[in-house]
Amino acid sequence: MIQKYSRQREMLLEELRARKDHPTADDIYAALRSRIPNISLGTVYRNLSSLSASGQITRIEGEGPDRFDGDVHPHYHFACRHCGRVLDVDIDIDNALDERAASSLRAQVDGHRVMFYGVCAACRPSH
Amino acid sequence: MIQKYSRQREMLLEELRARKDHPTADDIYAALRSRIPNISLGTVYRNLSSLSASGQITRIEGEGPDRFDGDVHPHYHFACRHCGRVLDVDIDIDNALDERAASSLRAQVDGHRVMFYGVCAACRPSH
DNA sequence: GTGGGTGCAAATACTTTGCAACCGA
DNA sequence: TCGGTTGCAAAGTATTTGCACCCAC
Repeated sequence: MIQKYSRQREMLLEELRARKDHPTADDIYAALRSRIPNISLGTVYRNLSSLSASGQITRIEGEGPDRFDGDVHPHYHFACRHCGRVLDVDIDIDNALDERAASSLRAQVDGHRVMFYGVCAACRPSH
Repeated sequence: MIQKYSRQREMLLEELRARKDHPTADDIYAALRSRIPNISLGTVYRNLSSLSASGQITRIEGEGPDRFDGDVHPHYHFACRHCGRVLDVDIDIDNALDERAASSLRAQVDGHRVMFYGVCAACRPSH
């Protein structure tokens, strides 16, 4: 299946790459509507699925709706238990972990995801 | 809200602790029906939610329906991309990771989850 | 008796999909 | 023209919730 250009997919990618939060499909839909007023939520979901399947974006699964990340360089995430925000965690990823898991399981491990949990700086009462 | 005994919750816990796979709500519902024929799926979901909220079981979120783990000692999981099975990974957890994330984010980090991805031994063609 | 728990069904949340029209190569 | 893409709506999957009844304490 050869992929063809579409304005919707192009602007979705642009939108996702421009923002540093990790929007849900609905967030992206809302953002795109101002520029493509009649875009549909189905189109947003379809493109998010194909872009993440082809590795151009990352799907982040957790509680509530999935979130998406235009930054595909491997990195960890943090989810605030208070406000729900998902933030990037800029620490080195531990590649050796995959080998340890692989030998423990005798399975072929090709990657891992880490999600940290806690309360973000914005939600912690400053005093 | 003081919790009261219920046969449904008790048997759910027992079932979940007895198995080493990581069943979905529906899996548990199916398993319990043989012993409690008229138990409802709503009751299963309600109890899974309250038990995980109180830390007696763990909810594992990922692709597809949530899975549940009766083993609450912190450990990592592996999801097979081929058959969907979720397995425990018996390697030491990296507690220092939380500190690194916390100082990078200036947030309060109280834990993390790791999910490995790959193909499990059972799904890899033996040759 | 009182309040938490249950079964059932309806509702909600999120995501996918069928289809006819549309558009890029 | 051909086949991928879209908008729209309907369907599908996963989970929660309202309510009357039931049961543990």
